Amino acid sequence: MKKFSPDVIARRLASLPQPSYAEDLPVNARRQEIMQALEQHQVVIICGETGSGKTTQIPKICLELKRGVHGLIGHTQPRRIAARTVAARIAEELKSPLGQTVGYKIRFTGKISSDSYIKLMTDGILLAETQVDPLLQAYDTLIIDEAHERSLNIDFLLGYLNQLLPKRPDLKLIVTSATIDAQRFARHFNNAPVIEVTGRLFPVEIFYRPLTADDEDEGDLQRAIIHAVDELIALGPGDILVFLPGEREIRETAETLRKHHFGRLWPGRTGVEILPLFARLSFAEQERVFQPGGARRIVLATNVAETSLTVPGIHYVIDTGLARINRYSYRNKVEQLLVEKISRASANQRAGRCGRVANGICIRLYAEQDYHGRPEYTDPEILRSSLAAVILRMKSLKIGDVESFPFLQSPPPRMIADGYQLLSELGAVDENKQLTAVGWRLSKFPIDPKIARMILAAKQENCLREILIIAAALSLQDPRDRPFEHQAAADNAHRHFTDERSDFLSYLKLWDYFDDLLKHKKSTRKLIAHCREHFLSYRRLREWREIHGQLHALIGELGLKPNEIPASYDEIHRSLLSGLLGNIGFKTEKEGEYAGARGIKFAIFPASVLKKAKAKWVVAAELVETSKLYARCIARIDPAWLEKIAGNLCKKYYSDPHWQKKQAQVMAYERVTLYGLMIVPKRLVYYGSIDPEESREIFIRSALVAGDYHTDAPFFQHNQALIHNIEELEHKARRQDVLVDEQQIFAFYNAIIPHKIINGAGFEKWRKQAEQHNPQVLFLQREQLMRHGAHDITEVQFPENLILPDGNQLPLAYRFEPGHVMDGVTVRVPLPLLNRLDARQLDYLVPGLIRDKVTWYFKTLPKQIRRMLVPLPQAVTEFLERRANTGNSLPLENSLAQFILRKTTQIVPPETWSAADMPMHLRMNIQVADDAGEELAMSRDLSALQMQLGNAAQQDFMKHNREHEK
DNA sequence: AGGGTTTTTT
Repeated sequence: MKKFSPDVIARRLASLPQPSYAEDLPVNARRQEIMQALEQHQVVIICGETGSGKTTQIPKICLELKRGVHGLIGHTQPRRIAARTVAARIAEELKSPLGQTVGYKIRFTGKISSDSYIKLMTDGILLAETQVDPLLQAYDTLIIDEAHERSLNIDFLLGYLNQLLPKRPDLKLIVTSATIDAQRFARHFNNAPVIEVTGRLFPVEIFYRPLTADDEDEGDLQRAIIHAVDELIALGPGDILVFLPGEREIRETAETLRKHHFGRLWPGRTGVEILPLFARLSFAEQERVFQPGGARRIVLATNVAETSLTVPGIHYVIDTGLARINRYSYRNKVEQLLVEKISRASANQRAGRCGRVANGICIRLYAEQDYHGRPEYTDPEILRSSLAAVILRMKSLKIGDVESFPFLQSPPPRMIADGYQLLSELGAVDENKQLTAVGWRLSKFPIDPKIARMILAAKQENCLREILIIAAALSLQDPRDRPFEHQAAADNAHRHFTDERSDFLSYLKLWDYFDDLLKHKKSTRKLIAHCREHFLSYRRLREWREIHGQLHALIGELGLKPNEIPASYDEIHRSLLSGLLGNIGFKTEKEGEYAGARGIKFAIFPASVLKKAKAKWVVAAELVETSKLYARCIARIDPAWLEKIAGNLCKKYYSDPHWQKKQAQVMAYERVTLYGLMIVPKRLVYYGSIDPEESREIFIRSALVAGDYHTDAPFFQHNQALIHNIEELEHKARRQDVLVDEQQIFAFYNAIIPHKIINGAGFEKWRKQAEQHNPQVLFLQREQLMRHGAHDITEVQFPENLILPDGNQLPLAYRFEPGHVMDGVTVRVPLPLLNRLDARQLDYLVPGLIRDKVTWYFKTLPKQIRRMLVPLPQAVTEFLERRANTGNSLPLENSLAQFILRKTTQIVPPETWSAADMPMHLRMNIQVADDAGEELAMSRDLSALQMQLGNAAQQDFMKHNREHEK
């Protein structure tokens, strides 16, 4: 921004307006003092109650000091309407058409010329101008009005100006404030002088009428209001303003009052008019408050009437002492809108509302003690807000750290940290808290960064047209009206715009509807009437289009164009999610409850189309805690979208890493969560890239050590055969200490195979190279695998085959696994040969096991016989030797009985030994197989098998013979 | 089965 050139300054000086003053305004009594202070100080604080005339007179005083020549006198107001009306008033007092000497600028509109000296604007506009004019060179004087309201904009501006003033010694600053919190502002600006201006308020008498302490419920409040109204009506005529926390209380009170009989107390009048007043009310309904009729009026208002709107002609105030206050909970990342006790400053402001026309009376529905126990001031907005937007703006203005920024009151570090966290989740700042490319672009948008983020995402998803409409809608109050006398009718009218999947899409339908209305409109009057009939706010619809137009222009500057092909549901909602990831929810078991980010639980707002839909996954435009934590403006989403959109915000957990032979890779199950919500429960993934070290170990253990691997590599066949061979020995010997443990085999491979090998493919590649140098590099040696020699395990002791008397050989299998059906020795016999088996031969098992078997027989003898055989091992040897020498065609038990009789003269009764008591592995297991090698039956009882399968065996045997004959 | 204040922005 360029300063004025010398000739322009000269011209401005020459035509400087000469203000005149209405001397009855209190502020003008202090004119000289103010002028003197302004000449001597860079900053002056002026405080005075409403009615002092400071807002309109101070700019004129500045003109008299020849301010406004080198730059404009910038004068800010918290609200747009105020900026415009104040501009009009000052213009009138200076006898200049609006836009000439005095101009104004608010969002979307303004009226100002190069000849203007005074510029009224909202504080938001001045703040926005810092982006293009960081030194605010356009101004030589600034008036920050209503600073006591302590909005986010005001606090930010005052911090910014604190930094700016040393760089602009020529700039004068006036801060005005209503209440006596002036000292805080003075301290903030290096002990600037404070000039107090008396207000022109009439005295207000305060009565305290606390609710009865034993029963502080809703009904009690209603009763108290009625009593207060009765009390005031009895005092004399005059309108009453009742401050209530919200719309619901207003409605209840309105009903209570309508049912109440005022007539007796107040005869001869036309009655009582009850007027609700809150910001969401339609324009027409609000208008009623400003057009007094004949009846006595009771206005039931929220906080709008405390600062934003001045209800005329109020003589009495009833103050419930309550308000809904917006607070951001950084812990849950949601806004709270809970009913709180108002501060003393707020209570005084409310009381002051009845001292504007005459002496007033204010009844407080709480105790005086309660009043004195309350905090002096309402917490400024900056201590109650999410700081993401503030931080983003500060970063884009490059004005240093948030932590050291000269705020009037600095937000606590955890709130600042939370702001950074949200920005980081939006991708606006990096790990060094510096703005990213995305952050820079977000800062260009005059909307919430979350909403701006959707617009950036919409470019990728090709749905800018739709998202611009939705983003604009989310940046203002819902254009749909729902007056409480006509709720059902309004809902009915709005049903026309619903989409059963998503509340966001209603905005698109409503947009098209209004667009159509505009195209076919006959007159604005008719259009407004049509909107009212259909429960739509014409003003908000227009505002919507204005914001949309602004966003549209902005994306044009960024070189983006809206899509011409309509976007899909998925594209639109994926874009929305980019800004709203923290607002996702998953339906819980509990009726109507959703689990949200970071363990929060929320309910769907009743007006949503998804209220009853039981959608599994949803996203909400906002989460606000009122009577419950409610999600408003909801859509169904597909959780499969989330992972890609959330990127690094997702947390991944792995379980059960395992070898997969077919792919020759280690795989694991992946679980993905976002803010603690499980978005992918169980997914099979390649584990090699996730934990290469563990994967390598699993590969070696499973594929190479355990042999679960498919390869024709000679080393593998060799090593497997070797291990198998030694395992066989263990089965035969019925002991497990022959093969070295797996850890040693693992250690062997681990030492040879390079670190980077983590799967089959990598291994084979390496192996082929390694084997060129040494073909046997991976060969295990027998000695490496055996813990001891196992010399007693010979072919004679544990033969591979059972040789039948006719020369047939039947394979034997050994197993050491007590309890297993095949524990011990198993002979495998083809069905045709089953009848050839002789129990007497099977009794003797194999040489390596017969000693154990005979020992068992001896040990289970009755005591008096057993005693005579001691020492048993010697007796066993003797029996086995004798049998080997003589041969024996008797069954084993008979042979034993004979041996015992001879040796001890004792007769062993036939029932002494029961096969059922014998350890299984001491009886030969017989497995019968059919032609195809499939098992037909298995048992240790030969006679039972032969009984069961004997006939079949016989036939099979005959058939075989016949076939041989052919 | 059930409802929320207010304001502002290149």
